[in-house]
Amino acid sequence: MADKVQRVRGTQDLYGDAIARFDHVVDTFNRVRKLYGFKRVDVPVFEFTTVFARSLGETTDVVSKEMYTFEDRGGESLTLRPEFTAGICRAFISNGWQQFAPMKLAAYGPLFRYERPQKGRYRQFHQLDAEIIGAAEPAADVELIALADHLLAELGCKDKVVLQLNTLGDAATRTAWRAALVEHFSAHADALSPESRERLAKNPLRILDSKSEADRALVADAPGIDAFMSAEAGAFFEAVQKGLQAAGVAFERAPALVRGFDYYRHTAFEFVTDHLGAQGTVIGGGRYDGLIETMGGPSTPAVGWAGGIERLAMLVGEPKEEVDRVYIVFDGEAAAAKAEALVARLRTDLSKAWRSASFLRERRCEVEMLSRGNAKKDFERARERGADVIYTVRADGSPGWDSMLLDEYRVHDRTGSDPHGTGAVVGAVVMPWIIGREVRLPSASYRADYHIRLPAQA
RNA sequence: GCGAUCAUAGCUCAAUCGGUUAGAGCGCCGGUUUGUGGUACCGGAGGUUGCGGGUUCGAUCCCCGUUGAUCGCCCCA
Repeated sequence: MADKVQRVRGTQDLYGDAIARFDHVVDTFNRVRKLYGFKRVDVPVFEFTTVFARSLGETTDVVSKEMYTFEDRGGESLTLRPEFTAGICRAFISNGWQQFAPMKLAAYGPLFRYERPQKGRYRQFHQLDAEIIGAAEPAADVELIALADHLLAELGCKDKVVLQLNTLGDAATRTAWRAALVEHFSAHADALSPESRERLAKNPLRILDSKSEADRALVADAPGIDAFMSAEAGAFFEAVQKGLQAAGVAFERAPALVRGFDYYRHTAFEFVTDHLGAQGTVIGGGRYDGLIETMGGPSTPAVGWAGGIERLAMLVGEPKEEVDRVYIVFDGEAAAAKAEALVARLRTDLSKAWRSASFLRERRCEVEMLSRGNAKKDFERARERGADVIYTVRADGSPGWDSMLLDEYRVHDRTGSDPHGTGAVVGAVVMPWIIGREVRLPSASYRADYHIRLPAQA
């Protein structure tokens, strides 16, 4: 078994379209979080086990059976991070970051949970993470949620997702409500589904969003949180809702929404979708005012959320490619050196053009050379790989690359007068930048604004 | 941790009721034709049918086990 050449269960090898979508999500996150002033933070992939065990709650599933925990050679118990918040809070405490509070932080990277894999669920998965640490006011919750909402809008998947919002009240509210729920469900324990009987002991709030038919009726007349809500907690939640309305963030109240980790207080929210099978939550988070103090730090209020990159990537579909591809095909040894020189020249010219021409910034251009020896095959390959323009370099006998003959093919240009349609020769070019002529940069659209003047050779 | 379905070439899939040498497309390699066409032709390599055991004259096919994948429960992003 040890010599099996195979992936560990629940991990992924990302390539091509899959990684393109992944990157698109991360790039969009980075772009949007800057708009809100969230600074990047990066924390270790593993921590002392206690960092997660104490913060998440000993009885949560993640801690009790899903952590990748191991002993290092020094005998320390370490754990691969199953979430971001605990590690970031630990960093906050370790480095005395309270001097910078309030902090708006953004992170992303791999997380690890030993779970049975299924659609949108992996053992090594990736999250985006946003936290506001050291801000007690409801405006922080609003800003944080607005960031998530904005991200989803930029990713173009807002129509597939709804924001569910709830409050868990402050510590006193939550404790009283929880006690009432335990009392209510205990009285009807025999009518409860087996899963919910489990939950009664471990996490009674969870019974509220049970999918079991048997539990529905009991859940329906379970006590609601509002009866236990303290005046402060009620006002806080009210302010959050008002703020979201003002910010134009649509949401719906979800009284049964309860988050998995013990540290949540007040605001709890999830962006959910029905496009992902059993994994409905795309972004989830809430306020965790007591956590940092519990972990041994200064009393510090905080809110945060995490979003599953894989799940978001599955929602966004194909990111449109803004790539122009130039392929250089050549025939024979004599043309090889010329082709090399042409590739190098095009790449440097393009990188200069990129810096100065702002209208090009949104696009990319790739220049590649094909040299498999069979010009015919190379030509076909270039087309298959999505070439927009193909130059063939002719071996004309002259030694200098600055006098080489090129045939230019524009793969997508159907409007040309060429009788053969696209893919045929559009024009033979003799090092146009030498004589100062304008050369069109390859572009799928061929608008005039993509014409640039390549600098003459020095 | 529990349940269901599945596993055949690099990829996507065939293979009759359990029956002869397990096929096709794509991809890969080589070649032909054309200084180059949105789609040509010829040939080649590539298989322990996931793995192990059983039933049978004979197993890709039936049974058991195992590993993995997918989907669901649980939980979560």
